[in-house]
Amino acid sequence: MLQQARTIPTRQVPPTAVARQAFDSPLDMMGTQMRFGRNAEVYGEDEPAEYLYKVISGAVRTYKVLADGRRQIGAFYLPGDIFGLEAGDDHAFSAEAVSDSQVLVIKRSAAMDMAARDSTVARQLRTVTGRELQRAQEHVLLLIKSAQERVAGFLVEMARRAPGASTIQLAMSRQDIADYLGLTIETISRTLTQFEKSAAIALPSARQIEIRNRAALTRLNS
Amino acid sequence: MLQQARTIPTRQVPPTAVARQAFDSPLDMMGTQMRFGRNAEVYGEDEPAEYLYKVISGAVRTYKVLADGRRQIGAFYLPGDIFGLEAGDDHAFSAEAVSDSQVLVIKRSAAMDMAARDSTVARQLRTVTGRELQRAQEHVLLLIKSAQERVAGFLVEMARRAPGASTIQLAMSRQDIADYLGLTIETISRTLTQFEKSAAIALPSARQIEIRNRAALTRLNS
DNA sequence: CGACCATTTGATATGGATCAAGCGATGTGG
DNA sequence: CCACATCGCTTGATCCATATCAAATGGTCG
Repeated sequence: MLQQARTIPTRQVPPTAVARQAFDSPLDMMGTQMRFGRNAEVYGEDEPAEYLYKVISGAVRTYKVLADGRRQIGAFYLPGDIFGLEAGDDHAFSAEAVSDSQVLVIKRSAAMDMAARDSTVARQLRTVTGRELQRAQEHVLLLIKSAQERVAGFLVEMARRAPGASTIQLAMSRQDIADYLGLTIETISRTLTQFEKSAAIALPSARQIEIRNRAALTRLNS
Repeated sequence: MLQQARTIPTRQVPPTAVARQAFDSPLDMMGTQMRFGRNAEVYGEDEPAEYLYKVISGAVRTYKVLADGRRQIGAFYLPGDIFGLEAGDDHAFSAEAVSDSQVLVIKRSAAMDMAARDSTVARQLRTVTGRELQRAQEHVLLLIKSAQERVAGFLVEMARRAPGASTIQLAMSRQDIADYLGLTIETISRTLTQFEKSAAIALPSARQIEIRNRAALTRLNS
């Protein structure tokens, strides 16, 4: 499952129509918008964490590849999410665009400077790290569960994070989901068809999932 | 009485000095020392996170119990470790003493106030949260691996965190380890005997594990 | 239309769970 | 000081959920 050759990210001067709703913090004013093609690398593991990133459109995954080639996805970031803020000086994971994405790139040092002066920004950065921690802890809880529970949990999480619509638009492949949940694509696929047969979801197409019985999914997600 | 078994005269220090070495931060001056008996609750999930805690002696586990009774241990905290610092206002996990433990209890609001005035303390608190995040991320990576790899990873982690000695003194039971690694006690036990047979470790007693071939364990921990 | 890739579906294998029993250390009451 | 209960751990036999191997199907783009 080799990644396709990395495309060179094209730096763009802030274009005309920017997703205005994404600019909701003083931090955002310091960012430069960049475009990353599908599977393009945003940063690599062990690179110095010089920037933070905010997804404007598209989706980004962070991941690690273990010695034997297994890939573990740490998280998916959707529009509005901030990522790349690390505990140490270097990135612990690599980051790639799941699909074509617009990303706001903010210099870390500048963000830190601003945080030192503006306690609102400082609080925001703490909140981001805190959410990241919560996310990782919930991920741990997911990974000890059965395949059904993991997939149900994933769907519920995606439904919660996606804009209101009852049909989830998945940016990521079955392989991405499998690598996030510690399962195989076959198990993901089988579990989804099973949910479909039990009428908990509908699958108009592979990347569209309609939640028909959220209670059933939440119950599974014990 | 646990530690009484092994006596290394040159390394022995009076109890007062042992306690003192844990007081290495301005934060510690604000703490009150408390004793928790084996299995005593330090705090419960969903309680307001009014305090932070620092282990002086003994060991503490944080955990969640899922709806169906499964217990997931989030982390073990050993002497010197700080825990109970949460992202939100409430504790996400419960905390219990694994064995009789001395714990320094520090008022959260006081710690925050001090952080606002002393940037060293602020940095220290950020570092603690950051380490917590790293730990959770590593925990995720552990949970997708095979039983052998998880157990090996656990042993290597414990060896790293424990004071120099080549023999690890485990404060926790097989059930604790199982609930940390998402395995059963039987699998923990079988895997340890397997490691013993392959001469990677020695098991003088159930709670003492001597690492005989760290390279072999690290290799497993791919 | 044809090639390619992602996804689904089917058949079989296997690692770890479960069920069950034995064992050794520790503590307790007689 | 011994007999016995208890508890944590180990070991054995069997089962089952998910992985693995394999092939068919479907969707997308030249």
